[in-house]
Parts: sequence; C-alpha cells; structure tokens
Amino acid sequence: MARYDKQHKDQTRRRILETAGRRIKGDGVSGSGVSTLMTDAGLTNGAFYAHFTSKADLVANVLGAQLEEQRAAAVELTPGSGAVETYVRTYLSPAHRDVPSDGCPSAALLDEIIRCDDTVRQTYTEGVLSVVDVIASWLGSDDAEAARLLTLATFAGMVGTLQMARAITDPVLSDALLEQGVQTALTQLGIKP
Amino acid sequence: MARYDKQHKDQTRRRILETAGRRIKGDGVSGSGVSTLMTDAGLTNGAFYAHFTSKADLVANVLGAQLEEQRAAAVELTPGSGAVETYVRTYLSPAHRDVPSDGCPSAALLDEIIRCDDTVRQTYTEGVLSVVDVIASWLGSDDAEAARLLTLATFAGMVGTLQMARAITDPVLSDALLEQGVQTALTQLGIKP
DNA sequence: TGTACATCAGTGAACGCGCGTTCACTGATGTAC
DNA sequence: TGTACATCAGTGAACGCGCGTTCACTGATGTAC
Repeated sequence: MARYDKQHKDQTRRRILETAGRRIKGDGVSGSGVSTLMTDAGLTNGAFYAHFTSKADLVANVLGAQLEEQRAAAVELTPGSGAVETYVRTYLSPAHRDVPSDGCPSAALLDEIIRCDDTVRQTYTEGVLSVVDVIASWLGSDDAEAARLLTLATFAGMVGTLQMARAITDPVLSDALLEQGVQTALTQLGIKP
Repeated sequence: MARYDKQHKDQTRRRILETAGRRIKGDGVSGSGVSTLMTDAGLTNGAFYAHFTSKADLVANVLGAQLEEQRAAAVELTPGSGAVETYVRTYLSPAHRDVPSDGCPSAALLDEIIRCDDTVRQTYTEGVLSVVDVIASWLGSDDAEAARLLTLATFAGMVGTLQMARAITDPVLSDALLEQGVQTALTQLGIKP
C-alpha cells in the first residue's frame, strides 16, 4: 500500500518540528520564514503543506512539542527540593541565557504568543501548566492548587528574569541579575539556598 | 527662513513616536508596518524618512520615549513604601494586563528587543535602568547598588508575570496569578502587604 | 525472481501581497520688498 | 498692505524583495503478479 515505511512521514514531521523549534526560538515566529525553515530541515518549501495546514498550525505544534520536551526533561529529575534548586539554577544560568535557540520556549516567545490566536494560546496554556505541575509536585505541599499557583508565579518571574538578562547589554549586571533571580525564586518556593 | 513654526516638525515627530508606540506595543515591531504606522499618525508613508533614517531607528526612538514616559510617571508618585505598593498593584492589575498598547514597553516587547541590534538594546538598557532607579530610590536602602539589583530582579519578575497573565487563556487563573505576583513582588522588596 | 504498476512524499516554479525604502513632486507657509 | 518668492514638510507612486501559499509534477518505493 504505502510506498515508504509508515513511520517515514512521521519522522520527517518530527524533524521539521525540531529544526523549526530551534529556529523559531532563536529568530522569533515572524523572523522564521516557511521557505528557509524547510531548507533548514533539508526539504523544499512546497513540502511544508503536506505536513501542516498553515504556518499558524506549525507554530501551535512547535509550541506543544517544545513544552512537552521541557516537561519530559523536568520529569527526569529526582523529585524533592534538590530538584527545585537544580531546576532553578540551570534555568537562570549564563549558559541558558546565552543560547535561546536551545532554551525555554516561554522565555523566547512569550510576548509573540500573546498576539497569537486562541488555538495557539490554548496549546501554550496547557503546555506550560503541565511543566509547572511537575515542578509543583516537588514542593510536597498539602494544597496542590496553592502550590500550582505559587509555582506558576515563580516560573513566570524566572521567565521575565531570563528575558531581562538577555536584553540588557551590561554583562556584569546580567550575571548578577541571574544570581539574584536564583535567590528570589528559591526563597519564594520556601527553599533555603 | 523656515516655512512652518520651528516646532512644527518636532510636533509631527512626537506624534509619530506616540502613535507608533501604541501600535508597536499592541502588534509588535514586526506586526507594525511603516506605511500603516504613518497612516495611523495621519501622514503618508513617504514622510517617514524625513523623520527617521530607518525602521530600526524608529524602534530605538520609540523605546527611548516609552521608557522615559514610564520613568516620568514613576517620578510623579510620592516617594516611600506606599509608592512601591501602588506601583506594583497598578502594574500587576487586570487593567494593565488587558490593554498592552497602553502599558509597559518591556512586557510588550522584551523578547523582540533581545533580537534587536546593540543600539536598540543599549537604549533599552539605559531606559529600563532609569525606571528601576526611581523605584529603588523609594526603598530607602543604604546600599544603592544592592537596591538597584533587587529592584531590577523584582521588576523583571513583574514583567514575566504580566506576560504570563496575558498569555494564558484561563481568566480565573490569570487573575490569581496577578494577585500572587503582587504578594511576591512586595515581599521581595521587603514590604508587608 | 523479475517486471509493471500504483502510491504519495517531496519538488520547484509561480501566485498575489505587504514589506522597507526611494524619489521626483506639490503646495502651504513665512519672509522680503 | 499686497505680491513674488524660497523653503521644506509632506505626497504618492514605484522599486526589489521575501512572505505564506498553491499546484502540476517527479521519482523513489513497496506491492502484485
């Protein structure tokens, strides 16, 4: 029946999602054209619409994939307050700051997401909450609702801090900001650094 | 000599900066074309280059003007911890969340700024620090350097929180996030809500 | 086993459109006499 | 005071370009006989 392995097209799709994820986080949604995106993935522009119905459809899928990857990476950590500290220090590190294309999709794209339609924002909402819930579970709180809210607020603060550290041109101040952000986030979550 | 009042061109320039500020904060830099921007300001596209050398030049000037406006608004508040609380509550309010075009340029544009060239980022850095220094001065700390850093980190956290509140599709959670953000920010700055 | 065929992932040229930018010009205005 | 002039802020058409999207097609492949 099928000319290629049944997994062949799925693999191509995953490859597009992965390379598009890096490009979009690096250059932004509007800085990433469909044609060059496909060239990055080793294909030609025309093949795009065999995989996605539109660029907006790609963006929603990229966001979902990125957030799922972020969630899966968090799940890998051993639960407990040690995981929280590791997560926060890794997130607010110079290494993460310096390579947005390999980093957190929220930090790279949050204010472009705000201007997207409800479908994209819905995908984002579910994805970011699934990441937040993993972190919240490490806190060992009785009140899951409160833990989720506290973690969401802390995570949002970390996103803003990373963005600010990327934006300002003074490298010394940027490093100090990250360190201050670590202290702030850990204190907020009730962890003594 | 001059055909018009010497202030005439300056007034037009200010009008472009103001209308462009609202549009860019609402639709983003790449979502705001030069032609429609000029139409918004009641002019035609060609006049743009009598006022700015390029779109990037406009963006840098818009950012400078927006941040100066934000600084001037902060200076209007009566110094003290009451000013801090007023500032934080106003910043993290549903009203601010719901109208990005009238709001904080950092929250609207921070991750587009990250992708801009050094000139724009330098303008941004100076502008945001001038806002932060006004807020830091309200804290009455002995150590100005530490107060600046603490305030910058708190401000960055507020920016991220506002962005997150704008992005998520659940209005109840969004409201709760803003409220949580207020508590967090005030605690961080050593103020009892 | 070897060959003819049907499938369909991917090709690449083309589309209309809006982008940022340029430029020859217009026409309202303040000044000079 | 009235008129001719010089200035220059603003006009609007045009430019090349890359965007997102469409579509007739190609050609590598698994299947059928």
